[in-house]
Amino acid sequence: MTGAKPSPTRNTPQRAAVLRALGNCQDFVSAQMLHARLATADCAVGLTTVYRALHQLQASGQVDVVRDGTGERLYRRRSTAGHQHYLLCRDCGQSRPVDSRVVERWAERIGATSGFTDVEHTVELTGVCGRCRPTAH
Amino acid sequence: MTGAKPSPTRNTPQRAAVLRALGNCQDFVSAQMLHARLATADCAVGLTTVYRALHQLQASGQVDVVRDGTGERLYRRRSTAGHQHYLLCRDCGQSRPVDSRVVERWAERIGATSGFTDVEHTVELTGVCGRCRPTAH
DNA sequence: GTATTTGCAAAGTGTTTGCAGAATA
DNA sequence: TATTCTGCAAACACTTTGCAAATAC
Repeated sequence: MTGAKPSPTRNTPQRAAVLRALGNCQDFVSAQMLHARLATADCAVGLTTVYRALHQLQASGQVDVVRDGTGERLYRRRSTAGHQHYLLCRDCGQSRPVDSRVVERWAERIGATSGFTDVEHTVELTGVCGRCRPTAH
Repeated sequence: MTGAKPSPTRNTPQRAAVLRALGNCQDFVSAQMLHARLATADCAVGLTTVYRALHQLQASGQVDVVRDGTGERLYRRRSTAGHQHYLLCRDCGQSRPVDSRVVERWAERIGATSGFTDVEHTVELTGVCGRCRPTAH
């Protein structure tokens, strides 16, 4: 890792807008949603730029990325350091972080005993939150 | 579930071919791979039909479905009953089932205490298997 | 004989890339 | 000024759908 490119990363209004819009979102949003939201705001940003900005943020660990049911990527600015998992509402998209230490330890143990190296894990929990649950039935 | 459509599901050579090809695969395969494999075999099946057959198999619980890093769906005939998770080699695609009871219980507890209903979980473990690990470095 | 299934082609989705012009440092 | 960034349009990969012909029951 000695020759790692420093990633110049210039400051541009578009990138700032993406970060700001991301910060305004309580929950996970897709690149498309973010792009649409920025389009209505004063500072429109191209879809391509949104994707590129999100890639950089992902690479630098500033956003968490999950996949919804269709495989679409959803992004959220990371609040706490380290690994975090979420429970997503399938209906409204609301997310809440969950205590995943059990899973972390489990994944570590699998990595240690499986003969595999560089074991990574993805955990996605989805459900229907109280607000979205139909009262009847 | 009283009014569930019986799903006529006629017996066709194409569907049988998909199932057979799926059975021949030790590991997860994508619909595209399956289609390509069938194309080289004597009994070619249209890509559309492969997708539809896989959907039916998924609906009837005969295959497990995971997503690879790019969001592509991978299918594998289910051997054991119930829920099963796998550790996939990022390099060669080899899979091995892992003991996920810990995670199952964890997901259940989350479901019970979160206020969410119908909580489902997806767990994907990826790593590099012993055969694919470069010996040097 | 009738309803299902097939498979081609085309549409649809989310994402990535090529490239000329604009903007940053 | 030199390099990076932007953003449109087109390319891409995977998946789904429309519809006429073939097929299973």
